[in-house]
Amino acid sequence: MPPFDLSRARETNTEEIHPCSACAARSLSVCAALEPEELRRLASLTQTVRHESGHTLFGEGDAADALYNVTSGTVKLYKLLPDGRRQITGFLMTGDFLGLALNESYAYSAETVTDTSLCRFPRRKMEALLDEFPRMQRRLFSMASNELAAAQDQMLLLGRKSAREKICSFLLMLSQRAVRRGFKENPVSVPMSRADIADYLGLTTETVSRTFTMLKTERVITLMEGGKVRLNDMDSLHDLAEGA
Amino acid sequence: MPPFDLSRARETNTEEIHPCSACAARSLSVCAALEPEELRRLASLTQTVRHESGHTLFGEGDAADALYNVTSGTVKLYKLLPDGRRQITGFLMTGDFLGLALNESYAYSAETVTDTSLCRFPRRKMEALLDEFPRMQRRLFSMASNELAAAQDQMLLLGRKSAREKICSFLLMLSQRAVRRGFKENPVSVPMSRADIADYLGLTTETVSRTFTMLKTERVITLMEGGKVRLNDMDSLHDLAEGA
DNA sequence: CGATATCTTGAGGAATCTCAATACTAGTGG
DNA sequence: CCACTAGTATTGAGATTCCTCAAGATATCG
Repeated sequence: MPPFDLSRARETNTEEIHPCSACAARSLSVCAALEPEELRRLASLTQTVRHESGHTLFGEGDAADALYNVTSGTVKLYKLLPDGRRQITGFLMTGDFLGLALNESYAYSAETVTDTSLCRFPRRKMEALLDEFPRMQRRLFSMASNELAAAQDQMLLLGRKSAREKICSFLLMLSQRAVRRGFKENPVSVPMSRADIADYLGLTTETVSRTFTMLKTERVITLMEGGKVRLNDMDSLHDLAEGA
Repeated sequence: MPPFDLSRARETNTEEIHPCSACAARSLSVCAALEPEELRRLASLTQTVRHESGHTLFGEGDAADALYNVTSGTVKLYKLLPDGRRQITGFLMTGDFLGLALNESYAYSAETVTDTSLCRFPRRKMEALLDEFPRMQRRLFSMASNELAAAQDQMLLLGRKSAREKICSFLLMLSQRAVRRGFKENPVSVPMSRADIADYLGLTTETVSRTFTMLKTERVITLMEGGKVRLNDMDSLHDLAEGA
C-alpha cells in the first residue's frame, strides 16, 4: 500500500478534494462515521505532518496543545522513571489516536518508531468541534473505551504472565491489529526493536531475544527477513499466550 | 461520615427530594456538573443497591446490561487467566464509575471488597440519556481519559517497579484518593486483603507481607489497627515509590 | 567496506516465587 | 468471658525465573 501523498494533501486541505477522502486511516479512526459537513470542518483544521523514525513528537509534561491521528507508520508512547527505566504503554499504528488525555500537559512521551505520517489537530479547535458535533465526541469516547479495555489486558500481561506468554500475546496482538487494518494475519510485521518490545512487555532485551530464539527452535514461529515473523500455529500460540 | 440511607432514597426516587441531592459521591462522579433537569432524568432511571463484602456484581463475559457508580465502599475489578492467575485492574471507591467499556459484554469481573452501595443504571437507558445530554457524555469521556492515564501509571508500576516501589506507590495512591474524597491523607485506610493487594501489584501475598514488614521495620510506615497505615514520611515515600 | 547500532548467546546473581509452618484475628458457640 | 474455628497474615527455606554483565555475531548505513 503506497503511503498517502501528504505534501499534496496539505495543499488541497480546504479545496473540494480534501485529503480525508483518500485517507487510508479514515475508516479506522474518529473520521469514520462523520457526516461530510463534519468531515470537512475537521479537515479544515487538520495539519498533516510526516516524521522519520526516532522523532519525538512530544515529551511527558509538555503542554498538550495538539492531538494526532496516525495515518501511516508506528508511534510508541512511554513513561520514564527518574533513573531512566522506561515503560512503553502502547504502540500506535494507522488509525490510532493520540493525545486523548485531556489535561493541560501530556502524561507520557511519544516517539516515532518508523517513518510516520500523522494528522495533527490543534487541541482548542478540536475541543470546540467536539462540543459542536456530539457524534464525534461519541466516537472518541468509544475509542477511549477500547483503549481502556486494551490497557486492562496489558495489565494482566504485565502483572501475571511469564516472558514466554508475554511474547506470544504480543505477536498475536500485532497479528490481530494487522487484520483490523486490512492486512493478513500471518506473517506479521514487527517494526520495533527488541529494546522497545522489552520496554513494552516489562522484560529486558536479552530475555526478549532468548524467548524469540526458543520459540523459533520449537517451530512455533519463524523469523523472516525484514522484521517479519511467521506464526506457524495460531491455535497453539493462543494457548501459549494464556498459559493453557 | 454516615452512609447515605439507601432504602429511603429508593422510595423518593422520583419525588421532589431525589436521592442525588444528598449523595456523598455526587461531586466526584458523572452527576457532578449536571443541570437539575439532567440530574432528575438520571435519578429517574437509577436503582440504588447495597451489597456486603465479597459479592460478585458481574463476571467477565456477562452481558453488560448495567453501569454502576460507587457511592460508598470499595469494589475490585479483575481479569483471570485460564489457570486461575488473577490481575486486579482497579479498586473503585466512592464516586468511581464502572462498566465504562461500552461493549455487549463486560471485559472483566467486579466484586465488592467491603460492604458497598452503588447506583445502578440500565445500560440502554443510560446510552439514550448520553445522546440527549452531551454534557454528560463529555463528563464521562473526561472520566475515561483520567482512567486511561491511571492505567498507564499502573503499567509503569507493573512493568518496571520493584516490589518495594510498588507497595510505596500503592500506599501513596490510596492516600491521594482519600484526599480527593475529602479524607485526610495520613493514616490511610487499606480495606483490601494482602492477596488483593498482591493481585493488584503483580506480586504474591508473601512478598506483599514481607515488604510491609520491611517498611515497618525501617519506620517508613506504621501498621495500625483496623487496617490503617500511617505514612511516616511522605517525602521519602515519594522517593521510594520512584526508585530515586 | 568499515563503523555503529542492534541482536544473540553465555555465565552468574538477585529478586521474587513456591511450598510449608507458625502466628494472628475475627467471628461463633458454649 | 473464654475456647474454638476458619480465615488471613507473617515468617522461613529453597527453587526459579528473569536480570545483569560481558562477549561475540549480525545487520545497517554512510
